[in-house]
Amino acid sequence: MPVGFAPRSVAWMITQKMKYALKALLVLGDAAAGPAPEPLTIEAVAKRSATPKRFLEQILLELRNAGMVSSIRGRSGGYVLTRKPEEVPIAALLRLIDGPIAPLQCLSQGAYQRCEDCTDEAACRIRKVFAEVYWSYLILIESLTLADLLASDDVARRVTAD
Amino acid sequence: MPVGFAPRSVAWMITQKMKYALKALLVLGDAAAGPAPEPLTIEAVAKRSATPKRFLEQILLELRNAGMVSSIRGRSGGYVLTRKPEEVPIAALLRLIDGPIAPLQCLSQGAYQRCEDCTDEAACRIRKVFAEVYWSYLILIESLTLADLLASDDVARRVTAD
DNA sequence: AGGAATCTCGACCTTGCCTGTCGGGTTTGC
DNA sequence: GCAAACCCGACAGGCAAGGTCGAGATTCCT
Repeated sequence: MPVGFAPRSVAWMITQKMKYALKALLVLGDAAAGPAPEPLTIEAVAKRSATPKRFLEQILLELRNAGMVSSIRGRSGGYVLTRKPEEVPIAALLRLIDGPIAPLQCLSQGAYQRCEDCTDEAACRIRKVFAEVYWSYLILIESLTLADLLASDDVARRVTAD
Repeated sequence: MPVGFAPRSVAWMITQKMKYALKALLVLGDAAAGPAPEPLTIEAVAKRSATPKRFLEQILLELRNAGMVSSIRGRSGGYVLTRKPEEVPIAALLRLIDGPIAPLQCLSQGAYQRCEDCTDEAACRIRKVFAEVYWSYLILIESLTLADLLASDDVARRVTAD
């Protein structure tokens, strides 16, 4: 079930962890949409999303700390979506799991950091060009929410994967 | 001069190597635009772009193997741009240095790979949603060339950085 | 009260990439 | 022939990605 080591073959690629997180949210989202909105156990989510259980455990914890899901402890515990899917932005998820989205540190809002060897940021041509592309891209991705994922009218409503 | 280890703080971020490559091409592009189109030595490029020399060596080698620059060996050797800047696509550079651009392997044209645990790709909601964002993004970045970088009418025409 | 099913938390491990460095070889100009 | 270039392969330190594990804390059920 574990994906082993599928070398990310580099930048721009979403991490495996992020894919697991998305799949987990899809499972929870589907469940919430059903008739019986009961909490799902980690085990159940792991099974339905083909995710290593112990790893998923960690991921759900992070999602909970970020307020995206809620947990119920004890005997008949489990996880539920806290917010409505439209209120779970994919961009926030990306930042949470995979870190800053910007192609350059010096373009990141939340994780800004001046580039060590850059003497004049305003005049940096690299920054300038990537900024334009980045802003356009950001608009696209900032508008995505879990609801878009869930809706995505698919033939078979599969969680399968990535 | 070396940037040490500036932890990429993760996916989506361009690598340091890519930044060096861009800076090197900027230096060569600027030189080519000047009056005396002489080849620049690795040393010269390293100095003007604040790049560790031995590392730059490797990078220029890769650029040469990809046909983006040409090298002249021997005593008064060096590097020159092989093509006109408009014919050096940034996307190709990204793929060369940083690997595939797609957010998921299963969306990559050149480096396609089925996701291990995906039973039905056509029905995968994750793939579907990211595909849309990706295609839009791809159009943006595929249209970028070195000429855009060079042009980027800057105040001071700095190569500084990233 | 006791046990079982859950979630919670922190530590640990392995693999491979990123960012360079180094030593030596080959070409060419003077 | 010497020196200034490029060429090429090996290697090393640090850290993130992708998991695994053991033990603790809660809650439900009987």
